Amino acid sequence: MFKALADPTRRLLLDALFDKGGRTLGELEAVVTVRQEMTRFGVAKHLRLLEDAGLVVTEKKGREKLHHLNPVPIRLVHDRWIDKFTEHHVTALTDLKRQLEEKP
Amino acid sequence: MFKALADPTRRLLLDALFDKGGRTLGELEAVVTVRQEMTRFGVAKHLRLLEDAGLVVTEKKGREKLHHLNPVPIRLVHDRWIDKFTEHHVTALTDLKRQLEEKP
DNA sequence: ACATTAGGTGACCAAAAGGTCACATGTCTA
DNA sequence: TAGACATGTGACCTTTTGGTCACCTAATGT
Repeated sequence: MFKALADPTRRLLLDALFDKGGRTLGELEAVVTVRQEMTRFGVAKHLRLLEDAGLVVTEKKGREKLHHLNPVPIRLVHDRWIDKFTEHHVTALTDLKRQLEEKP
Repeated sequence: MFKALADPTRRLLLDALFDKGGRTLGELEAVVTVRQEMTRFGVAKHLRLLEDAGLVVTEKKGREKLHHLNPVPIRLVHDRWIDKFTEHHVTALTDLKRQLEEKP
């Protein structure tokens, strides 16, 4: 699961699924190959890893396979190293950072 | 930063620092080598990676170096793939899961 | 002062991961 | 039913990563 997050291509795939779920392998391949040089097989392999890690869930629809982002494992990572008390401070910090970046 | 999270030894180090911060390399070496076979150099290398990734911050105290966990990058990972709306649902799920596990 | 203790550096080797290809399976549609 | 389409599998190669070792620097305390 952590190893699944370690690769930039896989993070790009998660970003794409975060933006819009229910995508097929073909669509995701298109998303990836815009920025990187990679064959369909590479993308499929990455998706397989993400699915095994539980970060992506799939449903079969005829001959195509639809992919969705599963946020639960990510939340568990969060909870592993950020307790409720710390969360209060840290969200204040990151929210402040976001506000500053939005208004230049 | 994501690659830093991908190794089990490094996650063990983060767990140790989450439990109690301000530890020296020697202490952390002791923590690790209880469970795994590893030399001091291996631990030092992992700590170096964690520090470069911003997950661990250090302060020098005489001849020893104290290590602390930095939760900010982890929160940013969380915010990358969990929006405010989803967070509400997902925290409900994980909190429920935690309650069920606490009371067997 | 000097042995001891805490930590750092660069080279090196074995193991694992990323990527591609030839080939295979199942599904839709004309 | 034939052919195009969407995806899956296993072997193979290259690059990256985890780990150790020999050696080095700097602070401590008696």
